[in-house]
Amino acid sequence: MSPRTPKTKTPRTGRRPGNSTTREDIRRAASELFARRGYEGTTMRAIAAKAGVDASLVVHFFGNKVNLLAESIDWPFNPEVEMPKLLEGGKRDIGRRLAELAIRTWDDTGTRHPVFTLLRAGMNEPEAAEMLRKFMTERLYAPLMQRLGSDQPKLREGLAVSQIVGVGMGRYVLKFEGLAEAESEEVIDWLAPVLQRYLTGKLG
Amino acid sequence: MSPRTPKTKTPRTGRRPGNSTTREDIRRAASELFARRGYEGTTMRAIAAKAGVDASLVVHFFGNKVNLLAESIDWPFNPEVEMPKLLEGGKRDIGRRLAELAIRTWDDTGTRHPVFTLLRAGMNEPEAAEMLRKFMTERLYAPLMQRLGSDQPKLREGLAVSQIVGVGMGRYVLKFEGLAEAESEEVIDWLAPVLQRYLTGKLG
DNA sequence: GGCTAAGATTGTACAGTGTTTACTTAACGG
DNA sequence: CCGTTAAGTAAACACTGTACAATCTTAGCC
Repeated sequence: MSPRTPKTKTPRTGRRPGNSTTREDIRRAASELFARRGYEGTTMRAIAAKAGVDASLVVHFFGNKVNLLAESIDWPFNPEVEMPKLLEGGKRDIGRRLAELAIRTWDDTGTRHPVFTLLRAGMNEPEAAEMLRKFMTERLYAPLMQRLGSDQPKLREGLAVSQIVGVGMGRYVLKFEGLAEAESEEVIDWLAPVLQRYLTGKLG
Repeated sequence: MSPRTPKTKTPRTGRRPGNSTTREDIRRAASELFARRGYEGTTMRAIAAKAGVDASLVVHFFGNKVNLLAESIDWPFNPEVEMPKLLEGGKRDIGRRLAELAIRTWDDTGTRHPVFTLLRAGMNEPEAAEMLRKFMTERLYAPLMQRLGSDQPKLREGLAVSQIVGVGMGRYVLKFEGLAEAESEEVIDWLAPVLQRYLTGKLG
């Protein structure tokens, strides 16, 4: 019975035997916490604790917090699957179908949370804003706009996305009474013609 | 020559002689810093330093950081002056004049910054979101909607403000290419009919 | 005048935060 | 078997917002 066992299994420090899945464990822990508590509300130490490791290890693997966010976001829908569906019914009702997709995305917490996490973070960390912008423009709207073939596609895209982001903010962050309490269908009815105009309509 | 002068002027601690303008000094320092560096980017200690006082004094006067924000925001325009002007030309062009006011507000850093500060803070601090909502709905849009006399005023108001907030985000936070690089006039031309529809138009 | 309550001001300390550095241990390629 | 690299921890750093106590001034009252 030595005072401290001189050579025992699982020493508190140093590398662990066997293949390590730790990096992925951390990513998953971060993904959950970011979605549930937001960017500022999630601490590195909380992520580390949830993954059962030391906080420094998180830095060791991911460099810093924004980067971890970047690597741990899982997008709430697959653009390659969702966007073609928008165009199935032709251009005429594209506004309505986009409005439906947008409101459905905002109204479901499972899909709302990750997007809001990025939106929140993006207000303070330009990298996060850049990530969101890239995902939205390159993966979501670029193919859509290309198929629509309207003039000034970038401006039209920007206007449409702005309206969608704005509604999310108004309904769930600022909580404007009329918007927060309205039925989804009603909001969709109002958004549809506006988005249609932005995407395919003429000015004036 | 005593080791420390036993009773000298301006002792390091305790109340200062004369009337104190410190509270206002702190408020002004906070106002500037919040506008320039945003909510998270501004520390209590920085505010205290700029006002030339100890950090605890800030707490003593304002309780906590969000409260200081609340008391130090100076709104970039006077609603009682600005809103009546919107209605001078009658309902027919209200959309365009609102679009002009909105874009003018976003494009000028002096007026953009304070609003953005609240928007930023509001994403994490519900009190800040509440403040912004209250100012916008009660002081800005309620009188406007009342004069317009449309049905569903709250919903219409929410939709209009959403679009305006969304454009601000798209142009200055997310920086969508088409929106960030477009001329003000062009954006106004697109927004005008949409806002007009939200405020006075019929559904469908 | 003196006394006392309230207000103004600082210093110190606490429990956090993200991140850095130093150290230990295991795996891998020669 | 040796050197390098990767995985892992512990401790510390430079911050943050805020609570608390001590000190000093002013104002009001007797």
